Amino acid sequence: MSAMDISSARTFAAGQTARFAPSPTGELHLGNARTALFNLLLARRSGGRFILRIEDTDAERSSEAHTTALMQDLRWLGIDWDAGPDREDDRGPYRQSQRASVYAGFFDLLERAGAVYPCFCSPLELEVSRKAQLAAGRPPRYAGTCRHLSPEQRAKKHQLGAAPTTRFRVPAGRRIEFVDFVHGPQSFLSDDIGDFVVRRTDGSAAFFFSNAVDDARMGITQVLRGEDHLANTPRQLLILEVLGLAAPSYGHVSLIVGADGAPLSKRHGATSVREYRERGFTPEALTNHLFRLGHSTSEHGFLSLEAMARAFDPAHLGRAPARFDEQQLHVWQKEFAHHMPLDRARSWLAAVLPASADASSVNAFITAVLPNIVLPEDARPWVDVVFGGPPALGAPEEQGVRTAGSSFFSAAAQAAQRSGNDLKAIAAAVREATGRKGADLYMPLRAALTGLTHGPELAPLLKAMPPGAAYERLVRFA
RNA sequence: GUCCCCGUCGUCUAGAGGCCUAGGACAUCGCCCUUUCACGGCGGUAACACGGGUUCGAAUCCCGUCGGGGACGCCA
Repeated sequence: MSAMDISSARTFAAGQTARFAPSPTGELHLGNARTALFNLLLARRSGGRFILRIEDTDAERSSEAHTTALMQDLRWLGIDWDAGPDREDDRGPYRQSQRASVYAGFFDLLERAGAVYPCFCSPLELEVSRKAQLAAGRPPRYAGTCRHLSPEQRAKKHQLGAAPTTRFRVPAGRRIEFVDFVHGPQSFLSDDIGDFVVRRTDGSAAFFFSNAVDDARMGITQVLRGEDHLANTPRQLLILEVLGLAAPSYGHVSLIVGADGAPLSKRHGATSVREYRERGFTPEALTNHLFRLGHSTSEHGFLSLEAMARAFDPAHLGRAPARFDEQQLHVWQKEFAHHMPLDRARSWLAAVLPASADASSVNAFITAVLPNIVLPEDARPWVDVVFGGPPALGAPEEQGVRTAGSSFFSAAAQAAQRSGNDLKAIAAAVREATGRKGADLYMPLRAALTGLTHGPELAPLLKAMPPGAAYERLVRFA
């Protein structure tokens, strides 16, 4: 083999293709966001491709608005795709609702192979059958009513106007095995699987079928998805086998649960990416937290998506459900907020920043306040303190100020009149006039200037205030 | 009901029979630093769900119990 052969072979083999395949029936959920992130990282770490496919075969529940929102949320997180609904290539289209012609060919193949049959059972009949089986203590599987219909019987049903679904004929007595790249070797018995629907009465493709066909046709090599799909994987393997399509490598991550171990739901609080965004969490904080949920890494500290891609290891994906702990997310959010570049902080805080203030005092404000806040809301009280009028004092602050006495504040006010909002000059003057130092010196100043006994560093805070603010606030107690 | 997955500090986890008197990170607590808070530094508390095996030796392997979750849809 020549050198050129080797390099071209490597180019061809390099990179796994992963995908995220949401159905646009609601907001981007934290669990799905994590799945999307992991798949992106899976692709990137190997220099491969990441694909977004919209699974909108259920016309009833899917909507264009959700598709748009989904893509926005993904991009907001920094998750972008090499191919997708707005980035088509020859493997597309990337919306299942536009792939009917692709599916038609494979339905033909299934029919010719005798692997499917029309099922005329009504939803009601199926429901009754399921309930009866459950009541009898048996697994609620398709009873096989239409499996052995003769051609004549089928023709008759058709004539009666019944639109059939298409069911996959699950072979008897088979063992279906595969190696899950998260859980290891898996083995299922086909006898435990009932015949399932691959095509609905309206002719649309159902999940097991469309999902498996698309993965194969789009060249997906790794399917990393939620554990809720684990027990369904054998069905997809069966379909792929009849179709003669190569199966991807499957891995199933455990689901994200709430603090109480129950499936994450509304009652646990915010569960969608959008909600966190609206509360002011940054995508960096969210992805860093998600990266470590059900996944372990020896890397500490904040990671960019590029660094995550290098550090991501599917072998370190958890098999046990991971609890979503908002406190941990807060830690990442705080970490990021405290190191945020000024420009970024300006847009992050835009909603709480005063519109009237000039650029330099806004910058001074941000510099002063950023190390003390986690979310934009936390800055709001300080906007009032800095840009509002002289703040009212609470009882303990009032007490501290009174104890310091009026000579303390007349020295302070005079210094402020001379030097402006300069803490150093003010403190020096008071120290000289009263002999106070340390907390005795600074706490009364802090109380008089901010109305509070805690908060961001005083000197920068003072710098952000309008000219004359220090004098105005101090002279009140002189 | 049947099948499947899972159970290590508060949380995320390391752990592939001896390296484990179970490691790390975050949280928490204490001390130091400090004009408050925060940051930072140092130190502490804290876990193998339970019961049986197998083995010289088990968090790791086997069986069972308990607990949680998933699948069994014309949802994905």
